[in-house]
Formats: sequence, C-alpha cells, structure tokens
Amino acid sequence: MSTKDRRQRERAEREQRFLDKAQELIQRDGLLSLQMSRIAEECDYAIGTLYQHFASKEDLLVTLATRNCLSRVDLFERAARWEGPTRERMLAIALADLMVIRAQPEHFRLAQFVWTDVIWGGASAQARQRSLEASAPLGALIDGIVKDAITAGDLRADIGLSPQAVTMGPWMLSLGLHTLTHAESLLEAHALGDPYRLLMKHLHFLLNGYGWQPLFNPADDTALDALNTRLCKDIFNSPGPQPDRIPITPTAVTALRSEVSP
Amino acid sequence: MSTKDRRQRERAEREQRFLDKAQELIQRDGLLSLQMSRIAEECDYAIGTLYQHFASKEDLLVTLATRNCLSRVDLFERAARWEGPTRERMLAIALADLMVIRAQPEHFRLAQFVWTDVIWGGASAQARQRSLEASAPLGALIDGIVKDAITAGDLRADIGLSPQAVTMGPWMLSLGLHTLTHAESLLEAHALGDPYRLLMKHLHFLLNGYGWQPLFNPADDTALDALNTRLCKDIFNSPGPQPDRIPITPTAVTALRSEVSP
DNA sequence: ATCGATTTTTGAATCAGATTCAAAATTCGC
DNA sequence: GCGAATTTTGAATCTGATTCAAAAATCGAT
Repeated sequence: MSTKDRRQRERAEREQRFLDKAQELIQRDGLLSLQMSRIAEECDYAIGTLYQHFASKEDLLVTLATRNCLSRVDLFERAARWEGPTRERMLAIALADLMVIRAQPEHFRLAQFVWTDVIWGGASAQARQRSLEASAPLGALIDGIVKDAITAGDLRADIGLSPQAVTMGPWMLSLGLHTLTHAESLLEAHALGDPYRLLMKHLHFLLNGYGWQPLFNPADDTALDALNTRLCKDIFNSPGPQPDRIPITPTAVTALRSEVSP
Repeated sequence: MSTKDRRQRERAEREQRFLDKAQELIQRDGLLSLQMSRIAEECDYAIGTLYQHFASKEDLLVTLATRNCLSRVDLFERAARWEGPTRERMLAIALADLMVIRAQPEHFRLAQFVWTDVIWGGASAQARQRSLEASAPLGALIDGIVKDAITAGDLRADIGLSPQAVTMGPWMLSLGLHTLTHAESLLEAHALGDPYRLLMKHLHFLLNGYGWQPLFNPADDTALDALNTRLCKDIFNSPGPQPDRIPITPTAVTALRSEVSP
C-alpha cells in the first residue's frame, strides 16, 4: 500500500502548494484580483488539476481561511496553557489575536470575506464543515480558561452566563474591532489612537464587568502597556503587537472626526 | 429652471426604483445571484441606463447599504433623544439595532459584504465617501449619549476613554455578535440560547465595567427581559426584538457544543 | 517488457455575467 | 419645425470561472 500512500501524500503536498500560491497572490495583488487560472499557471499545473482539489473558487478560499485558522492554534494554545492568573491568560488570547492580525492583516480580510453569505453559501458542505471543525478547538481552549477561572474563584459561577457564553464576549469585542478597523480605516486609525490599545481597554472593562479577579484599571495607560509587554514577553517571548504611542487627546479626536462629517 | 428640477427629481426617483428592485431581488434570490441585467430588466430599462446611475455593481451595493443605514437614523435618533436615564438610552440604541436586524437580516448581510475589501475596494471613491458620511451621524448620536452620561454624572470622565472611544465598545460588541451569528449559525443559534439576549447581557457587563450608573445585574433574566420590554414599549412603542425564551442551561450547551466538535 | 484498463492531467471550449459604446431615440432651445 | 445636445438602448465585448473530451501517465497482469 505504500504506493497509494505516496500518491496520497503527493496530492496533499500539491494542495498545500496551491494554497501557498493563492496566499502569495493575495498578498501581492489583493483578494480582489485573485484568479484561479493564475494560481494553476504559477504552480505549473493546468486549471483542471486545480479543480481536482477545489470544487470552486469559494471552496479554495474557505479552505485557505481554514488553514490560516489552524495555523494559529499553537499560539492560542500557548496562551491558554500558560501557567498564570486566569485573567491574564484570557488577555493573552486577545494579544495573540492582535499579534496575528498585525502580522497578517490579509488573513483577517480573507476570513471576513469568507464568512460572507456570498462565499460561505457558495462553498461546498465539506469545506464549510471542515472550517467549523477548525474553529471549535479554539473555542474550547478559551472555554477552558473561563472554567479554570470559575474553579480558581477568579470568576463567580453565578453571573448568569455559561462558560461558553462568557467566551463569546471577548470574541465579539475582538471581531467587532477588527471589522471596524479594517473597514473604515478612517474613523479607526485616525480618530482613536491605536485601535489595539482601545481593544485591550474595552476588554479590561468587560472583564471588570464580569468581576473577573483581579480587577484592573484601564485608565492607567502605563500599567496597561506594562501588562501587555510583560505578557507578550513571558508567554510568547515576543515584543507583542507593538501598539502605537499616539496619545488620545479629546481635542484631536474632535478635530479629526469633524473632518469626516462636516 | 423647473424643467431641470423635474429631470433631477425623476432621475433620483429612478435611482430609488433601481435600489428598491435590487433590494427585492436580494430578498428573493439572495445576494449571491443578484445580476445587474436583471435589475435593469425588471425595471424596464436597458442595462446602460442602470450604469448611468452606478458605475459598477460594487457601487450599487455600497449605495444600497448606505441607504439602508440612513433609513435607520430616525429609529436611532428616537433612542438617543429619548428622555430617560443615559444608560437606558444606550441600551435603547442596542435594542434598535437588534430590532432592525431581526426585521431585515438581509440588510446586515449586505453591509457585511460591502465592508469587505473586495467590494469596498471595488467601489468608487464617491460611493465610499457617501457611505462614511451616512454612518457619521449615527456615531455622533451615540457619542452624545456618552457625553450626556458624563455630564449627568452617570459615567466618570476619567475612565481613560474619550466619549468616542466609549461609543466604540457597544458598537464592537454588536457588530461582533451579528457577524458570529450570521456566519456560523451553528455555534450561535443552537449552543447559546437567544443570541440577542446574550448581547444585552454582555452589554450590561461592559457598561457595568465602565461604571455607568445605575449598575444592573445581568444574571437576573427576569429583570433583563422586563427592562428590554419596557424600553421597547416606551421608546419605540414596539414589542421589541422578541427574544426567544430558550432557557440557557449549561447541560444543554455542553451537549450541543459536543455535536460541533466531537 | 508489453498491453489493455484505469486514473490523472490537460487546456481549449463553454458559460456566466459585468461592462462598454456606437447607433437610435428623445429632449431642448430657438 | 429643426439641428444640437442629451439620454437610452442593447448587441457586442471582455473577464474570468468552470467543464469535459482527448491525451498522457500509471497500474497490474502476463
């Protein structure tokens, strides 16, 4: 059976090469101008061969997004399994997310596009299924942190939300922020200082709202930066998402905003 | 000059008819299968005429999304200008949002698609500009609530966020929730009870985190429902987004989730 | 090593649908 | 009523995804 195995392996390798090339082309020319024919061509295969792997362009995109998602699992795992206060582990998840998106904004744009009715609905059931399966472990990791927090007494069990429901909060916050940031770069990038610091602040407010111990005062910018830096260093051995140092002055905000809606 | 005026008006009317038809077709056959030719045809105009109004399909979609956004302004205005506690006015904004999305999920899907790199980037600068201008007033309304809250002493001024930055929090939360809900209907609809109640709870936690007075305990489902119902009745004279009454039992959640990631 | 069967690859042909643009029709000012 | 200017039309064009019959490669048995 080794021949068949080899066949299998080679096929899988080729699929990865197709995906790599798709990623590369997206990076280079943007999602907008990604062409199936170009992917095949640049891999020195006929279009038909590409279609042997992916039933449609939508399928290819969903598969690529799924792969991106899977590639993040280890980073998230590192955050979730870190030995530290539960609240800091939750923050670390958000930081991991930020680092990934900073490093590869294309990944987010792709995911955003793929979740869209048009693409999601156009993809095959298998591709969708695999995509959902890929995100489940991430959810489970975060649920685990919430459960640990309850066990450790950092979070009360009776706040009226299941662990899974608590998990959704930070997730919504991140997703919403990224969507706003990538969509109207205007409001975001200019008017509010570093969007990523903004996310961390809101996340702290939300965690404080849950009563997740120990509480933290997000008004203290210096402490916030110090905390982020420490976590990134200790957990990921990385300088972190390198937040900009644009100070948030109400005056500047007003001035910039009025440019948008005169 | 009345002739020219009439021309202008007729042209505007025709544009609205095109948009109405586009909306209708999306509603009927889905965004995926929207065709420019069909829009023109069903309005009894030639394709070329349609292209006199919209430089591209992307432009048409962005314009339609913008119109949808504008159509919500009055509802939001009602929430923002309501005479009531600032915290409740903020909640009312979220409720308005929920009601709109419940009533017209297509609107959200369209907006989601339009924010996408592919569509947004493909639209003309004017269409984008108009779209941004349309959302600015909504933002300003909400900012106003935050400012009133600070003035009224419901919200401390020194929490480390400008009013605009505070506004972003609930916005991110809503946007994130809707994205998750509409994307992976699985996790959401099944595993966590009514997603909209989930949003309201998280929103309360977030507002509590800000220290926005008077604090509210989201664990009390009955009080939560009563509050939502009262606000919808008093402000919108409507039964509200009619949250499902699926009880959130941890057991049910676990069971359902394990179906997703076995 | 050879041959017919089976599987895989190929890429020209097909198809879908957005967009263009020269001709036809309409409207305008006089 | 007439020529100029504007608007409408829709067949033709163009882009790019998808198909599928023919060609090539692989396989298994002899």
